[in-house]
This record gives sequence, structure tokens and C-alpha cells, in this order.
Amino acid sequence: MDWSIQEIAKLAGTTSRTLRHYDDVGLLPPSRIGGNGYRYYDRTALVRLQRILLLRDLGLGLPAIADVLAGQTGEARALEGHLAWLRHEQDRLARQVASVERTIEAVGGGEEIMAKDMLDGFDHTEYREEVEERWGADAYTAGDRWWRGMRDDERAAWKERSEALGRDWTAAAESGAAPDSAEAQVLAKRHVEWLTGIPGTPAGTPGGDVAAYVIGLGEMYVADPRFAANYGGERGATFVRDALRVYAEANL
Amino acid sequence: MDWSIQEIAKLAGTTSRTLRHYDDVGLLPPSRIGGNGYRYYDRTALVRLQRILLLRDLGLGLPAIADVLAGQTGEARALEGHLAWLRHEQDRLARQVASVERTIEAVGGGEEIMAKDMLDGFDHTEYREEVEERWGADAYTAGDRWWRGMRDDERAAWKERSEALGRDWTAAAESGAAPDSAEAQVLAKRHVEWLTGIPGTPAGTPGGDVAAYVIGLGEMYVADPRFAANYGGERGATFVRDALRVYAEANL
DNA sequence: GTAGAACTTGACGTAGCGTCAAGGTCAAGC
DNA sequence: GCTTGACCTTGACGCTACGTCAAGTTCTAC
Repeated sequence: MDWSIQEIAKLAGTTSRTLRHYDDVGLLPPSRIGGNGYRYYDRTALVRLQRILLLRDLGLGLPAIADVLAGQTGEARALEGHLAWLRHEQDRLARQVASVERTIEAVGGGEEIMAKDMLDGFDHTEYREEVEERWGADAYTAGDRWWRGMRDDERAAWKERSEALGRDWTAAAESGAAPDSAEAQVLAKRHVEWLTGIPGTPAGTPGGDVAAYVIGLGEMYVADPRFAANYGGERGATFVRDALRVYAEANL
Repeated sequence: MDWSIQEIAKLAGTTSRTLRHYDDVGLLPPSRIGGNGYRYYDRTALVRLQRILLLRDLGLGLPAIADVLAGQTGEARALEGHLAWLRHEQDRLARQVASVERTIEAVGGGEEIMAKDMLDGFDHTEYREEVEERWGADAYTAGDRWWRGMRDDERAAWKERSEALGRDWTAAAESGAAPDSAEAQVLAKRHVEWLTGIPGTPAGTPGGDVAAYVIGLGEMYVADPRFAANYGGERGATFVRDALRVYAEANL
């Protein structure tokens, strides 16, 4: 009393290709192979297949299923392990959803402001809003789980610190100081310390390659006008970049 | 002012292999290629790379990222679409977690009872519990989202119906009736109607291959002693299987 | 005998790189 | 000028669990 490969596939609700695969990986060999090479399956195989499909629907991988069916791993134990992995994935997904949501918000806001700029012209208030947006984007770029966990007052303090740094950079750039001057290097040090406050970035992570990160960030300030604006335009950004590079190469 | 492939990889916090891959798929070609074939990248490329990595961290696929960077898809729109997919995944995961949790519970309970049987012997009360466990397992095998959504009274009603069916099958088998007798066929009809009440199975799904499912289930009853016990042992299970097959082939 | 359905093995494709493998290039030290 | 070691190149397999042709063989029914 046995079935052909298509018959057992229909009985169990799967495909013949899947059965051939299970044969290939040794998970479910046919119970009999005809002289013509055809695969035939009996009731025992059907039940085994049904158990396989059940565990598969729960999300277990084929090797794990093989272990369970071989009795090497208790079913409960295997599922416990799998459950832990599933919860991990849930965490990861939840964080990603939060990140994407906030990014949509930030991007949407940024685009609105840009559109407004083009339609209504330019004034100081809007400029300040835009700068704040950009700082938000910068902070986001650097590491976002952190930003969403902040309280309002913390966020305000951070913004104040950020703006002070931007003002000082702009002033230093306009004073004509050299990127390797003591003044600029002090600012670079402050900048790096500021970055260090952002967990999730190389700067805020023990063992991270801070030097490379700082240099890369400096290049971004120069190349992207959205950030350059925070440092007094492209000339200012170039100054910041050079100062950061000198500092990073000497001290990090 | 450009960097080698390793340099830019470090600056952006990724690997040279990734950069070569992005070159291969056309996502980020090097800004310059030396006479020696070496890839060199400039600031523009660095910024593009940083945007790529940012979007990648949000979970977007490389083709989607390419669309966004090419301006073919608005960033916000792309992220909205991605967000929908993420929520879908969250749903799926949540359902899987619930399924796995309940399976662990069921399996854990079953193993305890088995252990108890071997240690303490066998008595009617325990036998009944075991049967209930098995019915639970059967119901689970057939479709589990449904089972967890039931109220206690619904579950009791279901169990009563299940037990009645099992009793009637056993009685018919012991009466010596033939699988194709009218009596057995009436029971088979009841059995299928009972199965139809379980959403998520072919029997409970419009368009499902009910015949194949019913025949496969019958085979399982015979081959797996855990289920055979519910139909009065292996002889009873064989009777049930044959009756179901006759019914399915004639009516489904 | 022949058409058509079912079966076989073999091999590519999937997402995004990690990881050898084999060989050319470059900078530094002797 | 030669060696060493670091860095670069292309090429190709591996991973998950099969879906999807492709080409050839076998069974079944008329």
C-alpha cells in the first residue's frame, strides 16, 4: 500500500519538488524505489511527512526538524530555542519599524520645508527650523534608537549643545584660523566628544574605528549641502572637515 | 582626492566585498578606475554610499535603494511601502510565536502524561485525560489559530462533539459493519463535517482539496498509535480510514 | 502503436554578500 | 634589484528551501 510522489504530495498538501528535496537532503527518503527509479511512499512516510510539514509551518529549519525526528533533540527543547529566536526577530522588526516611521516623518518634514523655501522665499525663522531639522537628520544618521529614547528636555539640551558647536565652528572658520590651529583642534576635540555621546555609532561604541568614522563624517559635511549649511556653508564645512581630519589622524 | 576600496570601506563602516558587490549590481560604481584596474572613490561616492547603507539598515532591498537614489521613487513613498511589508512580517511573526508557544505547552503536557503512564501504570481517569490530550493534539494538527481563539465553553462543546464521534466510530467498528456500509458512510459524513469546522485546513478552506486531506488524515490515524487509540485501536482506525476513503472517493 | 501524463536527474535562480583561491600590483626595506 | 607583505583584481562556491525549466525515460490508456 504505497503512493507515487505526486499522490503523497497531494495527500499531505505539498509538492513533488519538495519531496525530492527532502530526499536529497536525507530528511525523508522514499520508503521504496522502483526498478524504474520512481519513488514510492508508504503510510509511515506519510506520517513523517506530516510531522515535517507541521514543524516547518512553525518556522523550524530543515536541519532542526531532522534533529527532532531523529530524537536527538527533544521537541519541546527545539521549540523553546526556536521561540527565543522568534522573539529576537520580533525585537529587531519592532526597532526597524520605529526607525522607518521616524525616517518617514523626518523626510516628509524636510521635503515640506524645501517646498516652502522655493515657494515662499527665505526668512530667519524658517532657516532656524530647517537647521533644527538638519540636526535631527544628522543625529538620526548617526544612530537612531538613541534619539527616540530621549526625553524632551534631553533633546533640547542636545540641540543646544549642537547649535553651540555649529556656531563656534562657523565663527572659527570666519576668523580665518587654520584647520591645524589650536583653536580649531579644540573644536575638533569637542566635536568628537559630542559624537561619542551617540550610542550605536563607531564613536559611541567601544572598539569602534572612531578615526575613520570622524573623517568620513567630515567628508559628508563637505559633500552634502544639507550638512554644509550647519557649518557656515561649504567653506566652513571644508574647514571643519580638515580640522577633524588633522585631529583624528593625530589623536585617534 | 579619492580613496582606495578599503579606505572608503573603513570610512563608511562596511567591507570591500560589499563595495565590489555594489559595483557588480550597478548600485555604486567607483568614481574612477585606475590603469591597474583598481577602484577609486571620491567624496560624491562616499556620500552616496552612506545613503545606501542608511537605507539598507532600514531594511530596504538593493533594488529599492537603487530606485530611490535614481529619483524614480520618492524616499517617503518607498519607505511607506516598506513599512507596510514590515507590519505584515510583524503579524506573521506574532502568529508564529503564538503557535509555537501553544505547541510547547501541548507537547510538554503530552510528555508529562506519557512519563506518568510509564511510572504509575494506567487507570481510567488518566486514560481519559490522555484521550483529551490527543483530541487537543488532533485539533492542533488540523489548524491551530482557530483553537486558541476559542472560549472555554466552545472548547468544551467541541470536545464533546469529538468524543461522541470517537465513541460512535468505535461502536460501529466493533459491530462488524463494513467500511462501505450505510452506517459507516453516515459516520464518515459526520467526520468530514466535523473537520470542515476547522479553519486553516483544506477541509475548512474554500477550494481546498478535501478528498486528499481526508484520505491522508485517515492514513495518519492508522499509522500513528497516538491517534489510533481514539478510534478503538488499530483495527478501529483501519475501519475509519477505509470508511473515509470510500466516502471521499465517492462524494468529494 | 502512440499520445499524453507522470517520472527521472541536472542545473539555474533567489538576496546579499562571506569566504576561499589564484594571481597581479605597489610601497618599503635590504 | 630583489624580497616581503599588504592590497588589489576576477572567478566561483555557499547559504534557505525549494520553484522552475529542460531533456530524456516510463507508465497508462485508447
